Amino acid sequence: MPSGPGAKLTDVAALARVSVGTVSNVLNRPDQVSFDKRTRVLAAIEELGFVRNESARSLRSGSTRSLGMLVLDVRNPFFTDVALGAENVAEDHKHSLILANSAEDAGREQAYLDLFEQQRVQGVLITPFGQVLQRLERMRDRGIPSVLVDRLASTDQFCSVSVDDVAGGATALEHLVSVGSVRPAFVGGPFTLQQVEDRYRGAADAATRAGVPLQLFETPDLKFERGRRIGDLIGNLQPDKRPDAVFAANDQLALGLLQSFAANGLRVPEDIAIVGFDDIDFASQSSIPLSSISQPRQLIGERAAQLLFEEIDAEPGHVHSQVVFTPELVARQSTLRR
Amino acid sequence: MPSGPGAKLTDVAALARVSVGTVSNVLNRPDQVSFDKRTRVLAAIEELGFVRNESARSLRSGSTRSLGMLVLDVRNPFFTDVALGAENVAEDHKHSLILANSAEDAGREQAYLDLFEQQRVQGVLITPFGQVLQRLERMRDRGIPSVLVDRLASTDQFCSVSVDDVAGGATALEHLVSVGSVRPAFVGGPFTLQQVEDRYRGAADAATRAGVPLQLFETPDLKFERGRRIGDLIGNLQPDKRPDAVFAANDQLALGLLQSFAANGLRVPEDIAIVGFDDIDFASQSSIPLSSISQPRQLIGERAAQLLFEEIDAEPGHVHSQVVFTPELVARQSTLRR
DNA sequence: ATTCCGTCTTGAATCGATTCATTCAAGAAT
DNA sequence: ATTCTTGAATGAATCGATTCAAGACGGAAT
Repeated sequence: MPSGPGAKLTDVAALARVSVGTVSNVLNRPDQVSFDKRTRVLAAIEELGFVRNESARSLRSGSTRSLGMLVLDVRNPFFTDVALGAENVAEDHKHSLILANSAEDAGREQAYLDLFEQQRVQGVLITPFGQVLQRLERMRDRGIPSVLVDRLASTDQFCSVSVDDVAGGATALEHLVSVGSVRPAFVGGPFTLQQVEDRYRGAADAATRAGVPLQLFETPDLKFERGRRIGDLIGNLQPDKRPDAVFAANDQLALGLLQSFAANGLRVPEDIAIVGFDDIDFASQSSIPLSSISQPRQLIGERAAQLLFEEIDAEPGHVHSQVVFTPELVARQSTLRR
Repeated sequence: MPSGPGAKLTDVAALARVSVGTVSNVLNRPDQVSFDKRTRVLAAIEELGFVRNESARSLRSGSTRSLGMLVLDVRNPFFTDVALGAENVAEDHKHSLILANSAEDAGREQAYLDLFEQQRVQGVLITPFGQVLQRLERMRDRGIPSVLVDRLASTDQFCSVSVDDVAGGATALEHLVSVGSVRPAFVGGPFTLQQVEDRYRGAADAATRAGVPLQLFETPDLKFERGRRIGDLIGNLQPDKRPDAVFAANDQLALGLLQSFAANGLRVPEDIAIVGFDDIDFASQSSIPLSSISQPRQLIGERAAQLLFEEIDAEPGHVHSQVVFTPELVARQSTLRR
């Protein structure tokens, strides 16, 4: 029966007949301890079932081994993929990642930042929702830097990792035109979301360049159900007024459109082609696989975590950098007739 | 400019001209402090930008305010939903949830349990992967209890929250029979997974009761791609030897079947009906909405967290309880012709 | 024999908040 | 006038690991 709750460092030291300093060295700088003491200490640790108290460690040493990550929605596969990438990098640095969910709620966002400060995390990865930039600056001045994820830093105060949504929008529309669309439409909203705004602008510019009009169906959100409704609306238009292709601001919306068109007997892509954005797993797993604009999600997380560690170990004169990935088209059956 | 990095409790006390004890009381028992001192302290906290050091707090008080949660796969929506439920309960108890991902890797699982022990979390929610029960017992004896999630505790050593997969399997098969199937099949594997085993057994028993045979397509995993392959295989069978309905062990598999059938020109549900398991969001969002067996995911997380808190504040003589939810059928178009 | 040097080891001081036995103040009761 | 009572406030001791200046040891060099 391996001892009751809580053997501590001094107990280990006593059992191994060495000083506490030596035990600490075995834990943190094992190569500086002679072989026989090291084995004695390890045996004692084993026998007592000693587990070091992280609170005490970080109180004294003044540094934790953890990062905070705050995302808009853990249920969104995009964010879990980004988190996975970040976690891998954190693990390489022997740090752990505390994943929290602001759930698009400014109050929760603040509460979790409080928590991160109290825990003295080494740094924060965040997809900001509310007005938090000032606070993040203050935190950085106090020694907790952050990196903005999936959002271009508007100031040069932070590092950020994001995706070029304008280019993505352009790519999507050019693809639709290249498969023969002469009456494309954009479905998405609200335009207060920077991503939506950018994707639309990229598409609109590309449409102008290609000399085609771009019809706009603005939506109050980006959910599946909304896509279904807009799909019903489009399906009921006169065939000659109906768009021959749709660029949806994200895949949820696109899947909604797809379901609606299938239910209304519109053939995809013959009657109407669809391209989405994000390339979530289910885009390729739909009955009619969905063409989509793909973002390097894990890479985004990895890069963001790397930047964060660079700032944590900041050489004096660390320069904030803005990493922008260009998303790529993945063409599938929803735009390519077989 | 609100002070450099790190004002501490004594600084606050000095500025507010009170003792450290009083500041601590303002933080932890504000109602025991007179109005004017309380306001003075709060003002000082504000002015200095004081943030309490959680390491010091928990070192001295001997307890953290956090739970650890270890899931098999953060990318799986099932687990993020469960986590969400648990997080809500944790929040009610003013605890935070540290979400970690064993990614079905026994090494990572152990590493995260190490971490949780070091952090002195108050308790652990876990979907076990490797052989960890003994270790969990040891942890419990040392004061860190755990609750098993999505897995029935085989001993009475733990609380657990799970789903009755046998009943779910029976429900699925009965439904297929009720919509006219006389040649149903089960697709899934490996049978070393308890869930798969149980779902199959439930279905097989129900088939026997209904007096129909149950064909079996065993798979080495439960992924989408696997479903597509089995779908191709089934699609190539002679119509008279082909199953007229399929029960897939999970929705990923079912969606793969669906895509394959669509590509091969089989009509769902006319030629072949499909029912899945889990009722993930995308089940309802498929072009042909998928019938599925639904588990109360958030509720599972909530209940598990509640049980954990009960054990944490254990009255002497806490009895471990096994909560088993019965999953429900959600019938959609993949089994119901319109 | 003595000095020097590098390698190990030691243990008291320390990190910052909480605890709790003690002190204080002020009004009530005797 | 004195004693009690009650609620507030105090501050030294404490949690457990790390740090680091100082000491011990053993072998090489003089």
